[in-house]
Amino acid sequence: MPPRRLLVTAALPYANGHIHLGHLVEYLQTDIWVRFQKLRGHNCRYFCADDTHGTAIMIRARQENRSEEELIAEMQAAHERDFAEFGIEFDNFGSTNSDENRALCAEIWQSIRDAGLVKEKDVEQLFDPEAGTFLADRFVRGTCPKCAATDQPGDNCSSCGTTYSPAELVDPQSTLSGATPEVRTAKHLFIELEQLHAFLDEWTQCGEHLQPEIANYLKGHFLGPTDKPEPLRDWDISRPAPYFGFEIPDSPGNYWYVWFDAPIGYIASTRQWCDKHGENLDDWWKSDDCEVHHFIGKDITYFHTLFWPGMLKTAGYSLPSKVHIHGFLTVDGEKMSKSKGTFVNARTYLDHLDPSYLRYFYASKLSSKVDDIDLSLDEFIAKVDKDLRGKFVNLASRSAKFVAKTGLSATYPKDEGLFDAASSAAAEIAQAYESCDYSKATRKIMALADSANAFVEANKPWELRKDPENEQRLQDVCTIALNLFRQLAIYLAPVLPKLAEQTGVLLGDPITHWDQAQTPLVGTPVAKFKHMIQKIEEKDVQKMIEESKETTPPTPASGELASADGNESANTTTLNDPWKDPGDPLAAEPLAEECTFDDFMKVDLRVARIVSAEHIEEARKLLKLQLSLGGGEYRQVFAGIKAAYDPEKLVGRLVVCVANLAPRKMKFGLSEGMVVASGPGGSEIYVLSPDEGAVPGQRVH
RNA sequence: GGUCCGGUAGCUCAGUUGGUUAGAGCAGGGAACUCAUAAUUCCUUGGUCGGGGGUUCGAGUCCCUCCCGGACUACCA
Repeated sequence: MPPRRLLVTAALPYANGHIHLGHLVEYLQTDIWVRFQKLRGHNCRYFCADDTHGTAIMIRARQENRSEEELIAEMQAAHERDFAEFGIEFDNFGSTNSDENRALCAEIWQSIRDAGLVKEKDVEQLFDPEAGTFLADRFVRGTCPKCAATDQPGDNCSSCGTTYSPAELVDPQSTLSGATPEVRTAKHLFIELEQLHAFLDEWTQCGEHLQPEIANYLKGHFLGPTDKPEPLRDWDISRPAPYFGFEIPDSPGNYWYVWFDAPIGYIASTRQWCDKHGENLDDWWKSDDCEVHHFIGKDITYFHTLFWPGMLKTAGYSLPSKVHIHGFLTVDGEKMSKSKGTFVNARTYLDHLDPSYLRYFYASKLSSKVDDIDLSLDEFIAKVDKDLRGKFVNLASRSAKFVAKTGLSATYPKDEGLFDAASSAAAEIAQAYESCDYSKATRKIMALADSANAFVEANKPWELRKDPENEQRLQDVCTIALNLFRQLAIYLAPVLPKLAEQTGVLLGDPITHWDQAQTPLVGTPVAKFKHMIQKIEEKDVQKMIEESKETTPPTPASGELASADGNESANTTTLNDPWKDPGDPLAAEPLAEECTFDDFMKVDLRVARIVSAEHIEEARKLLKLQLSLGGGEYRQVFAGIKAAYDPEKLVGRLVVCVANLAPRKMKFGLSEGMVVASGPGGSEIYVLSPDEGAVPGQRVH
């Protein structure tokens, strides 16, 4: 096969945060693919960059009282250090805040203009008069227009889940300055993606560029059936000043939205590399001889499978040969959590554990599917120890020292076909790597390790060495074992570059090409064996988790927590509190702004008895309850607690309800109140009960 | 509710266009070995392939239906 020209990218990490284990799934997946292609002799390049623009960076720089440039330079240095220590090797790591990127944005923008895809529309957005900036949704908080929950984010209510625009919030507040934002109208520029509908339909559905489940998802959600396509929404790609980014040349005062210039960063990073190496950008981005491969997470599917191909197509650049989409990382089956210590930064990992462990573990879990992968800590420890140390490195460790003096045999001995079996497995393993099915590749490789260990076991070099008569046989057995080991090291080289390097040193022959696994090494010296990998220690994993725990609960701004009856206050810092409850519920939903006693009295909370409770088949979350306030006074209430409570078990119990809530018409009938409950939602809902002695109708003071 | 993806051993998964008796690794049990970083090897327990129905000479695989889990999307709190 002639060498392929391959341009590979991983998504650009945002300059606002540090690299964590979740990010690493992608950068390692991509790095392994790139190393594999390079090992095969292809002209493969791995480009990435920091994604630096947008409001979040601007705001943070302001808060830290420094320039955006200083901030992003610092973050980029940290990112690059973390990547390097994990063995992630980019051919170029750039920044979206670069001259190259600005020029490319302008060029591509012009093409999109020329193609008649741009239109102007007025957009109403909240503006912070004190900070002098428009506010993205998440920088506005206020009272939910539906359920009146206070201090809710600008796009949806964490209490009731309603989605709305920030302009609909009651009493909105800017999180930047605390000022009341005003609604201002600004001109925004939109790309009419719908004009590219036919092209996108064809491109996404042809079966070559996307995993089947992704193509399916796009068809179902955005593109619609071919005979009845749904129009694609216009894409808002401008933001009015002030905005940290690039000003749009033909629209002064407006800046490209970060999602416009971010993917162009792939090309800009390529250009930087081309300029450094005397290469021609067009050979990489405008040539049919070059394949472009993007690796991304499923959260940014939309941008990379619709907007981005649309932009490339319009501007005359190569379309991606393939967009490889992976799922998220969970730890011990759950979302990474700061309080549980499973939200682990790359740096924290590096302080305690060997990067090879994680490289191998991810490889052993990754497939070409979009499924999430789970880092079960027990499995991580067991697998790394068993496979890497017990099966793989052990092969060298148990045979190298017997031939340290003699080196390898001059000719390759008869080995019952083991070497041939492993060399003919090359094609299948390569195919697995090529299709990103690394779990399959590692499985195959470990099967080879098993048979190699069995060979050593059967031929007992430790007995052979006892009798000088067997000297030749001893050398032959170890020559075989070390050659089998070397084949594995070659096959694992994309995953474990450091071990491949160490193997090269041990056997005096650097691993540089996949095909080295086809020819045994003979007649060469063997270096003194040094440990190649340390045993993974459970206590180190524990330490890493401990260190990742965010134990300090956020201190309430007021320093006071009002208790339910309103007449006591407690300073949380001086209390003897043996429970040490974690702070995430409070962090997830910060305290609402202070209210007066009169405010509180507006809400009439009453003890009520649930006299009936029934399922509503069509509702996913709701139960229909009849509450008695005593004396024949009843309320029909729809409560979103279906996932957490059995209706039968609720009947008869006392609860607290908001008895004077304005009735609300719902899909299934009129709801005349609320049952108060805590919890994040889903099955985690905890209905409040009064203590024994309370009777329906009593007011809660 | 809609769309989609899943459900195979205690755990993680493999099962190619339907084809002998459903597999691997780990974990569990038993033995061997002592070269190796207490690593390794051999033997072994364990499955109504989510349930039911259908097509077929034959179904883990194809079709229908139901149950369960997940993702997205919506009504809604």
